[in-house]
Amino acid sequence: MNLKKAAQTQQRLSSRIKLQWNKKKLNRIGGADFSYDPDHNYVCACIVVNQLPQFEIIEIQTAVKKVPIPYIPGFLAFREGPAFLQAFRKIINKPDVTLVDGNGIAHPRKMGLAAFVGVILDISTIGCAKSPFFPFISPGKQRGSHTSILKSDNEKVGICLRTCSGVKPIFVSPGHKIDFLHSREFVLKCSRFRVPHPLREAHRFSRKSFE
DNA sequence: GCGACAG
DNA sequence: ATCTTGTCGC
Repeated sequence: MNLKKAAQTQQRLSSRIKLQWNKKKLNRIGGADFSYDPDHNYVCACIVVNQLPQFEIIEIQTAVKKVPIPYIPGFLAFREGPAFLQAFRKIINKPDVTLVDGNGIAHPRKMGLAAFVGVILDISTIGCAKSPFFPFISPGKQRGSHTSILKSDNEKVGICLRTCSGVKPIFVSPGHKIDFLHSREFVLKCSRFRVPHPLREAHRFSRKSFE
């Protein structure tokens, strides 16, 4: 696979992104994270489904695959996307929205991992990254404070959100079928610590698969 | 040309 | 992502 075509694919897919939330209530929220087995070159995708309002885990699905390509900034979706798709298709109790560890449209071609899997499966996704592609202005120190993340052409592509008072912020961006306001609301709603609850659990379980 | 660059 | 000890603070 060459990067030039991969980038074209990303740009083509980005035209299908819908920044609109079309649901009444949020009943189930998913969290997806990944881990690696360097010895055998496997990647494990884990998706946890939480039932609101108590965040009970009602389902966990994982998928293990050979790592397709090395890590290349801007092309994470081609590395972790396939495992995500495989794990998500196993889910019986589909979440209303899924938090993904990585960016949504806050990406050079507006097609980060969260946007990629969202468009492919036509599901609502939100990207939650621990570091950004673009420069940002630090939000206030209080939990809930936030600033906009602008692409070089000044288009808003994400939100720098303080999910935990006095702790480094995270970078939230819509993936697909959701808007900025709901992205921020949902992420904050499930964040007691820096990393949103569903992602913390997905992180925990994705590692277990290699024990 | 050189460095930066989600996980 | 992953390799890793102690340490500061709520």
